[in-house]
This record gives sequence, structure tokens and C-alpha cells, in this order.
Amino acid sequence: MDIELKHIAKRSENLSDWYTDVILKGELADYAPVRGCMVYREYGYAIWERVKKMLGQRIIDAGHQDVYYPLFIPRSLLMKEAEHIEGFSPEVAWVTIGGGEKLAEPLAVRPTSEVIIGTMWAKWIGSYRDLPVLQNQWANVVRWEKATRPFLRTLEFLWQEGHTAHRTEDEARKETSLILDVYREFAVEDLALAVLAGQKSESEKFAGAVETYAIEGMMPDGKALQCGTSHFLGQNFAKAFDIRFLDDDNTEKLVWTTSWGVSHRIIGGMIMQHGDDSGLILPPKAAPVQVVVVPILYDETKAQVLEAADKLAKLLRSQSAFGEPLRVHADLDETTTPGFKFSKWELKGVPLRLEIGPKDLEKSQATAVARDNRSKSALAFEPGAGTFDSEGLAGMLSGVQERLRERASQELASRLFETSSFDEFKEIVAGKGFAVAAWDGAEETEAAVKEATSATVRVLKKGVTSGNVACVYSGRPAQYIAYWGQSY
RNA sequence: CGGGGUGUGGCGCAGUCCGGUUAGCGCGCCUGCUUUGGGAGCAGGAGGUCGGGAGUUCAAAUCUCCCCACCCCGACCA
Repeated sequence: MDIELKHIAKRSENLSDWYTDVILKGELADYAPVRGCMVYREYGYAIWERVKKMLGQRIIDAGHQDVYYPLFIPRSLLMKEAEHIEGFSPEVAWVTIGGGEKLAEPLAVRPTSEVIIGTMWAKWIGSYRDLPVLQNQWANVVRWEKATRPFLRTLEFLWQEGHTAHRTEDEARKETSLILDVYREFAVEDLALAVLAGQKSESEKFAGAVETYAIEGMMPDGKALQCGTSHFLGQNFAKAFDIRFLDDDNTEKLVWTTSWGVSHRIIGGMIMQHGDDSGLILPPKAAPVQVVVVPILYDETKAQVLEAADKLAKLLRSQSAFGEPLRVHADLDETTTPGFKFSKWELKGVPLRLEIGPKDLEKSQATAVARDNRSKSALAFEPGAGTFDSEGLAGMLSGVQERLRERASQELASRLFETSSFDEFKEIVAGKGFAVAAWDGAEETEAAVKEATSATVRVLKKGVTSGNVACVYSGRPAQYIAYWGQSY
């Protein structure tokens, strides 16, 4: 069946316009009267709440607890870690006036919370018995970016930032990779994204970190999107904030810390990776509405159909999917046509639609339509007896989740191109996807490649042990195989 | 921060070059009737400090100057 589209750009033709259209017209978010800031509308915020719920649970399951630190950071604290302030100062917003008076010390609106957390830890941590500290915070942060886009880059953004302190280097390194796994599993299992996980190059690492790891997604326009980062901070912040503990050998030591974050940007990634020309396609685990019930109303049968639709919605709400109560919306509005509702909920990406009309009532069924491939199934439904084919429904929901994940995974695989030729490399990163290519590990090589192609090392794939692999750019012996790409 | 562009009912635009009575159009919105299994039709209706300020003029959405905001493309970043 051909679906004529009147109101949004085609994803297949103009990803950028499509992206903006689905966010605005799908009522996820709107531009705020502040440059670079967005308003989360009900539906968009509900998606963020899903992220919080699913990722939050994974973080808690990995042993962390939620906390909350202040929005403001005194200037003197921010200045303590040299690399950190150097990296962040260009994008910090400052409060200089409060209560009508100029402040003695300006307050930074947090761009991230390492320094205020480090300051408090210095006070709280005294003994090896106080370690590890495993904290997570859901918060807003502000970074004064030059160019912004809804979800992908905004001045103020929502995220979670985890911060941990450990007794040993080994333990902190394990935490860093544990979190990278948590992020990868969350992206793949819950959001049905396909990502590469690995270490960042020196130039791309977090300001103040020893090592940064990331998950990177590949968008349909061939650009990479960093969807989450996990940093091994070594003892850099421990030194700057004097976070010491007395170990069981009665010597004073510095703690080893990590930090890690996933922002609302991952919603932008999910939007781009899963949509089609009709709008969003949300993976059922992440969808605020998993099933929308649409009654087909005619004058003669309106009463019976509305009653059945209402009954069906109630029945569905008492069921569960993926271990949680099923999230159901019944669109009983009598002033719009079924076709309008189909389009509306498809634009919003609801994974499953249940149509119920006179023909369905006659056959004791509801017609289920999957959002991703529009496959239809009749699911048994007896309004009188209150019975419904819930297994059939659950099967369709997990079908959508699985197909999206599979589609994303194949899409990523089809956008990985190994090459040893710099000419090929240039073509690959100019819109095809990731170039998998050898790198001599030199910062000036990465800088030169960026200058020539605007691509950077997104993550390192692996180290090269033998000396016979040549860097794709310099021809010198390679240290790494890296995934290169242009990024958002 | 460099280059380009745009500000006109809720949204998208025309009108601006070449000043001239009541500022148009499409969508959306409201009311009524007919409709309703893929974005319904007809009829009627509501809604405007033309981004802001100053100037030129008998007369400014239109010309001049200043300011503000936003968007796109680059450089910087979750």
C-alpha cells in the first residue's frame, strides 16, 4: 500500500529536514525562545523518561546509587584541574550577578560535575573502607555551543553523569570498561541501535581524562554520532582536589576516579537510525506508547465499536511486555478520521496499531499493524468474554524490536569499509560511512586527515603489533587500526 | 567566530526591487451539515503593533540608518 506523504520531508531524500520535521510535527520538542535551547514536549519527555528508566536500572544493577549535586560551580574550583578548565572554559556560561549584586566570585553553570563532586569526595573519603564510591546523577548541564540542533547539540542538555572513586588503578579501569559495556548493551538491547565501542584517540578524549572510551553510532547520512562516553581519569582529579585515603598498609594514597555520561543526544540517534518516510519508528522497549488503539467509527455501529475499543484498551493495560506494564493509548477522538489517526501515530513512531471496527467485531478480532513493515495480523478479541490474544500481541512487539535491531546492525555492517588507500578513504568518509584504516598514532596525522577530509578517529579498533602495516595517510608504521568518520 | 540568508495572523509564504486607499494566499483554528477501514467535502467565521527604534515623505511592509533575533554552511563540541 502506498502511503502518500503530505507533511514531512522524505527521510530517503533529505535526512536533515526529515529529522527536524519529525521532532516538531511529531510533537517531541519545539524550539524555545532561547537560542540553542529546546522545550521537551510531553511525548519527547516521555521518551527521555524511558531512557532514564531503562539506563537507570542498568546503572543501579551495576552497583551505583543516584545523587544530586548543585548546578553552580565556584570559579576557583573549576580552575583546579588544568586540562579540564582548558577544555571546557570556551563553553562555560557564567553567573556574575545574584540578588542584584555583583558576585565576589563568579559561578559557572556546570558543564559537567567532576570538580564539585571531587571537592565533596575529598571531605567524605578518608579510609579504604570508604571505597569504592559509585555515584550517578541525572541532571542538566550547559555548554555554550556555537551551532545547535534539537537533541544532538543544545546549550542546555539532559544527561546522566556517573562518577566513581576507587582504591586501585585496576579497579577504576574495570569500572571504565564495565560502563562502556552497560552503555553498549543499553543502546543495542533497549534502543535497538548499532554501535561501535572502543577507545578514543588522544585529541578526542575528555578534558582531564587519561583515557576515554565511547560508543559511536552510524547515521543514515554516513556521519558518526557519539552516543556515550566512559572516562578513566587516573589520579588527575584526585590530585587536583586532594582526594586521599589511608590504605590498609597505613599509607596515604590518592584515589583513582572515573566518569561517564549518556545525554539526550542518544534520542537524536534513535530518531535518525530508526525512522522511515512516514516518520519515527520507536523500538517497543523505548516507546512511551507501545500500542495505539484506533476505532473505526460509523454511525450505526459507533456505540458498540467505542465500547469495544475502550474495553480492549483496558484489557491491554492489565498486560505486560518486556517485563513492564504494557503502555497503551486509545485514540477515541470522534472528530478525526481513521486515516488521519494512522498517519499521526505513525509519525510519532508507535510500534503497533490495533484497529477495531465493525468488520473486526463481526469476526471477534482486532487488526494489528506493525509500524516498521506494516504487516497486518488479526488478533482474536472477544469483548464480551474479555479475552484477547496477548501472546500474538507480545510476539508482534518483540518482532518490531528485533527487526529494528537487526536492520540497524546490518546498516552499520554495510557502512564499514576497510581500506589502505587514502583516495578510497576520502570517498568513504565523505558520506559512505566509517573507514577502517591503519593509523600511525601521531596527533599531527590525525590533524592532517581532519584538515583534508574533516574525518577523525571515532574509536580505535585494535593495536597493531607487527611493524608491517602502513598508516593510511603517512605510510609510516601503524600503531592502530581505527574507525574513522565524519561526526555530528 | 567567518560566509550566506530570513524576520509579514498559530505555521509556511507572496507583496519590498519601482512607496499610494481596506496587507493577500495555503495550511491550521472555530461553527454547522454531510463524512469516517490510509491524512474527508462544502458553507460560514475568528485571527495582523508587517522583528524593534529613529529618519525621509502628503503617504512606509516597501526607501535610509542603527539595533535585535533566528536559520543554513564552515571552524569548536555529549
